[in-house]
Amino acid sequence: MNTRLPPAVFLMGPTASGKTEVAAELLAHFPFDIISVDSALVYRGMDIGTAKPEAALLARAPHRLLDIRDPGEPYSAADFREDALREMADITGQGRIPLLVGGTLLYFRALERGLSAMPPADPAVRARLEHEAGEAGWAALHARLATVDPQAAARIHANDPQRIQRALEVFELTGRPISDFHEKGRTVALPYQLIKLVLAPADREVLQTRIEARFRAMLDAGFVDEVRALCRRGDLDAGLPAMRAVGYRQVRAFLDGSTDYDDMVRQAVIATRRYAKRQLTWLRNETGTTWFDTENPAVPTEIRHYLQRRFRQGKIIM
RNA sequence: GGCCAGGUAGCUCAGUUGGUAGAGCAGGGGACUGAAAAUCCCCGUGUCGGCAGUUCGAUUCUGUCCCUGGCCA
Repeated sequence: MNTRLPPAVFLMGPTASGKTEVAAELLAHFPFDIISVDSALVYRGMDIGTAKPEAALLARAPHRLLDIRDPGEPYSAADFREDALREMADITGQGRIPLLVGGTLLYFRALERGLSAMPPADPAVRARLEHEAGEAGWAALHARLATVDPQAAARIHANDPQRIQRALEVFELTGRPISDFHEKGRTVALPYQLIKLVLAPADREVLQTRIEARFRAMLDAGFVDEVRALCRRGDLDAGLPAMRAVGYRQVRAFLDGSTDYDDMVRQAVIATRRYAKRQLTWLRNETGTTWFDTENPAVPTEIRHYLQRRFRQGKIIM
C-alpha cells in the first residue's frame, strides 16, 4: 500500500443490501464524507423509487452527487468520474476521507480504472443511427460495424443495439474504430489508496425477499404518484435513462394502462431482482474486495474494526 | 357419497398412436469503456401423484388408492 496516496473507501453492494444505513453509521467513527455512486440518485424528483436516503438521514449523513441532474438530462459514467474525482479532491483537501457508497458498479469501475479518451455521446449522431436502424435493422448496422471495426463487431453481439450504436458513434465522430481507443488503454489510475468493501446478503433468497418488501414499501410511500408527477411534465421521453430506471418503467406502463397493478408489482420486483443479479456478477469479479453479510447484525461493528485495522496498517493518521 | 375433469420442471401448461419428455414464465451463470437501475449472451432430468397389473419395455394402456377443482346429492 502506497502510504503517500490519500485513502478512499468504496462501499459497494447490490440494491436493497443496506449500504446507506451502514455508511451513516460509519460516519460516527471515521472522518468520512459520503459520495453517492448511483446512476439514478443523481436525478431530482426521483426519490421514492430510487430509495434515495430520507431527509433526516441526509441531515446526519450528507451525500454528494445526489439531485444533480434533471430527469430530462442524461448522466453518464464519464460525468460521474469527473464529478467524483472533484468531490474526492475536495474531501481529501479538508483532511477527510471519501466514502463512496453505491451500487452502480460501472461507475466504480470507471472511477478506479478510468475510461478511454473517447468523445461523449452525440444526440444527433445517435438519433440518426436510431433512424437508420429503424429502416435497415440493427443487423445491418452491425454488418457495417464489421467493415469499419471487425474487432469491435466480433466482440459486440448483433442483438446488442446499444453497443453497436456507441461503436458506430465513436467511429463517425473520430474516424477511428472504438477498439482503437480501447487498446490505447484507460485514463490514469485513481490516485488513492483504496479499501473496497462489499455489503451483500450471503443468501440470495434474503435479498429477493428484501427487494419485494422494499418495493411494496415504496408503493405505500406514494411511488405511483411520484411517477405520475414526472409523467405529467410531458417532456420526459420513455427512452431517457432516468425513465428506464427499474420501477419507474413498470409504473409508467401501469399508468399507460398497458399492465394492471398486480402485474406491475410483479414485473417491477422481477426487474429489481435481475438488476441485483447483474450487480452481483460485477461484484464477484471485483478484485481486492472484502465481503460482509448484510444479515449479520454485527456487520457495522465488524466493518468498523476492519477499517481501523486497515488504517493502522496503512499508517493513516486521522 | 355419485358423476365429470385434472394431477408432467419452482409456476402455467404441451406432449409421448407404449421405447423414460419440452415450451413460456420464474430462476441461475456470464459479458460489460460517455444510456449501466441500461443493453446483451448462455443454461431445461423432472420418482411425468402412489402402488399393483398387462408388456421385452408403462409417464403413456388397465385396476386401485390418494389429492385438487367442478357439477349432482
